[in-house]
Amino acid sequence: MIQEIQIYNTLTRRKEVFEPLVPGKVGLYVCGPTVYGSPHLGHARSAITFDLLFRYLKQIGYKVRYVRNITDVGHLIADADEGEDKIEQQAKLDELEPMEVVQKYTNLYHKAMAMLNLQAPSIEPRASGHIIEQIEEVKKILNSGYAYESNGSVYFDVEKFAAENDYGKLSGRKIEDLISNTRSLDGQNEKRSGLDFAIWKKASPEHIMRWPSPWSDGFPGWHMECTAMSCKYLGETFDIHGGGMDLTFPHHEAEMAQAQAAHGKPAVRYWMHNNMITLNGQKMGKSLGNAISLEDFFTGNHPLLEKAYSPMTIRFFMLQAHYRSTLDFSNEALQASEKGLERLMKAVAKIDSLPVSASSSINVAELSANCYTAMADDMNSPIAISYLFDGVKMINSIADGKSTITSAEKDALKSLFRIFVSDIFGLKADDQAESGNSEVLSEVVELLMKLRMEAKANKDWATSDKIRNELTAIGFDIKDGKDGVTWELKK
RNA sequence: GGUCGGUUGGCCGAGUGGUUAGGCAGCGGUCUGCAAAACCGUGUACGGCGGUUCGAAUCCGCCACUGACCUCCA
Repeated sequence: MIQEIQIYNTLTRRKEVFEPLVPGKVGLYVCGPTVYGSPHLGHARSAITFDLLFRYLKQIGYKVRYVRNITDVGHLIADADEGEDKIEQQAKLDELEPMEVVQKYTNLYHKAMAMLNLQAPSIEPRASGHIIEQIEEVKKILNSGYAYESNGSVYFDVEKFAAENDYGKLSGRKIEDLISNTRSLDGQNEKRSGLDFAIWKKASPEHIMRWPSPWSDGFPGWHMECTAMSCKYLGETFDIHGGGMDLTFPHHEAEMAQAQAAHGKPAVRYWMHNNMITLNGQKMGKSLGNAISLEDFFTGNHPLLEKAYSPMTIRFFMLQAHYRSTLDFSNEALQASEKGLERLMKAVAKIDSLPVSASSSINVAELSANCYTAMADDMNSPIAISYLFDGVKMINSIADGKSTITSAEKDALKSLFRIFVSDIFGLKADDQAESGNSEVLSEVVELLMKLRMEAKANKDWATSDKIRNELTAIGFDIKDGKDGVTWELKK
């Protein structure tokens, strides 16, 4: 059942055949959000990319443990060692307890991810819930000699580590370049080098979120949480680590170094990074102030949005681009995806009612093989989708009586679309316009339809068109088909 | 400044040596009282200059433009 797949490994900068540490099982760790703001399109890109991976790996037969963390402490603003904690800063702005901020934005994140039809990770650990584990990792790194204590804080000794290990390999950086780059802005005397990063930070008196440790009352450094939690739930060595490309340096580079220093061996076998969402060619990011929240997309309530876009439209939009390409947001592109998705889903809904024949003029096995091959090539979802649209043409052609399909082939086609559209791509029919009084509404519309049919029967086009036009203006879609009139309420 | 990417038809977006990616829009058609919707059909694009090759969007060189990272960011 398990087929050979290739994934692009950032560490080696090429596609590699994926071979799990333990046959049939995959350990997957992905950097989740820092919960200090509303989830935006960028969060969705990362989450959808690795949801796709999660679903796909399971589909081809792997048992997957998917760990995605929530960063709720230790993530600092501005300078990694002098700045204020993001959570605490937002807490002051919102006049909330830090944990209220964490809860508020965690809830928003979960809600948005659920709307995007993401499957929940197997484990979703919080950094604040793993302080002890992080302290233990800090101890190990101190023991191995790659860290030093300074005024209650503990710093990772990058230059010492780099002298004996590969530092900068993941992000393609040379230690000499990094040194020459950081020397100029060296103003901290706690650190031996501007390159060093905190793995435990002593809390200043006004700092609220603090925990006791052998070195000081304080909090763990940002990079520490992923090392500690991935190790706890996936082991010292695990298969895949994912995240946004912007985390490659310094976050993932630091993680690599920490794990190596603490455990004496690399933790991650395959590094996967999704590319960024851009807006007018520029990265969309909270710190850049150009991020559009997912809620804005769902409601259409944003100056840059011409209309609301459903979660499935967003999802499909992203799946139509390869995860390692930048994807430029625009209303035009989104609306194109919206229509394409509609066509796809309508075809899917038609499969059941297709007439069967004694012979097939289409080849479902070939279509299926093409879809699987596309996905096996570093999750090339856009290619797989293009094949699905070949399938859409087949379905429509059969429905039109221009092609034929056997009963067995029809079952295969149905199964193929279920697997790819629902199970792997996670696409589902958008929830119908939720009208609480739909029953009464529908009776009223049916009445109008009846009146219109009578007018049509009398060739009273003026009346029939008036009813249609008025209903259209309200937002109804009236379609005169061969077998009668159908209508739906457009959102 | 350093490192690594990108530049594909009206828009989005795959594709790495020779055959139609795909979606949306446009155009033509079927259907319709007329429309709409739906469906069918339809486009030969690959930043510039040079080179390699029988043949390049695809390989090499130079140039231009643009992006990401180098500070927090999915």
